[in-house]
Amino acid sequence: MTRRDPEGRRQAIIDAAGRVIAREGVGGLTHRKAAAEAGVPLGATTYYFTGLSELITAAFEDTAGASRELLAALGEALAASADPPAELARRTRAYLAEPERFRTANELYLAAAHRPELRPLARLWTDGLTDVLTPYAGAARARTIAVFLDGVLLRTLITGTPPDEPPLADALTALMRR
Amino acid sequence: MTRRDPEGRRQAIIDAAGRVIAREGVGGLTHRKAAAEAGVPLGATTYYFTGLSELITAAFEDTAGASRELLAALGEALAASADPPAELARRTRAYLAEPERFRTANELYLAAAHRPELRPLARLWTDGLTDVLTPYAGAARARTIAVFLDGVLLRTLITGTPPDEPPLADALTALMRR
DNA sequence: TCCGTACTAGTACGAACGTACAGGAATGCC
DNA sequence: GGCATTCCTGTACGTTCGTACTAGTACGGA
Repeated sequence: MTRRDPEGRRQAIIDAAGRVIAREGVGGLTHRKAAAEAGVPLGATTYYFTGLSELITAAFEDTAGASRELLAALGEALAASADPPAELARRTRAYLAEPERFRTANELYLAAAHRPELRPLARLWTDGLTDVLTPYAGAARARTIAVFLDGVLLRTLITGTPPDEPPLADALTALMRR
Repeated sequence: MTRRDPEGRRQAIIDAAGRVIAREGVGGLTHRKAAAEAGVPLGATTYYFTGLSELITAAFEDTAGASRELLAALGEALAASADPPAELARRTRAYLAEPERFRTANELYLAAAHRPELRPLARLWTDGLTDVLTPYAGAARARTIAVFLDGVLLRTLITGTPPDEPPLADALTALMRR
């Protein structure tokens, strides 16, 4: 690690930014905090990222990979399940019950409300989720369910408590029924 | 207005804070911006509000009154309507189509995700909406619909576009059916 | 081996911030 | 009229921030 490793350094800064965002929110991210968290001098963060919003965008892009995997796993699980709404409810709850693991992605998604430059990235999640749900509910209802899950996310962030599974399954069943 | 009017001055600062929040978000609110917007010296904002979070809380409390009126109007409209889900969809869309009018309340509601001290105030809206919906959907489904409407709000803030009414009415009808 | 390029690190600057405070002005009470 | 209280205002302090910049260091191709 003593060798020069620009790529690894850049990634280390992005990872550090993600941890800071998880801890203090997007608004709490600064060049200095990211640098301290990554264990690099302040100059390094401004060298690799022209402005702060570029670092935020990079952190968001970094979560997109994890989101894609999550959606792929969800798609497979739904296909294999005899009761897709219940399976979706189960996985949604599991997702939201691990705040520390997905907090970065959630914070960034929420931040898109204030930062138009993050909107295209937010759409990646939004549209991906809709696509996964379409086979089970049709395109229109799939969009609706994705909106509903946005609400579940927001409510979880506001109350600090993940949703109960039964009402979740009930709602998803109602929305998936054609 | 040349007379001394502490009460009015305090209220003027709160109103100014609301406008700043609507324009730049809760994170963009500072003592100085609120003072400039209200046309009072910086010292005035620190005289009436010990800390910044106290000013934010006051601004949020100020929107609670408007929210109560909105919920009361919604309750009456639903009671008088032959098609409550459609009526709810219509009013939800109308609400979200006026971003400048409700932006302050929405920003503050969203900010509760990061500021635990705002959570009790957020619950006022959440619980009030659930109560209004309970007669038409039962307690459990009313909670679910309130969560769904949170999602509609978040999605509107992220995309910058209010929802279409037909899919909204479709979703609400499905969720209200017992 | 040399040299241009890419990287590193520390520092500096101006701006904005929260907050405190000291002193002046108006008000209400006796 | 005198006085305590409340209200008002301007300024100052210390902190943190984004960003820029300079000088130095490792690397990789000629």
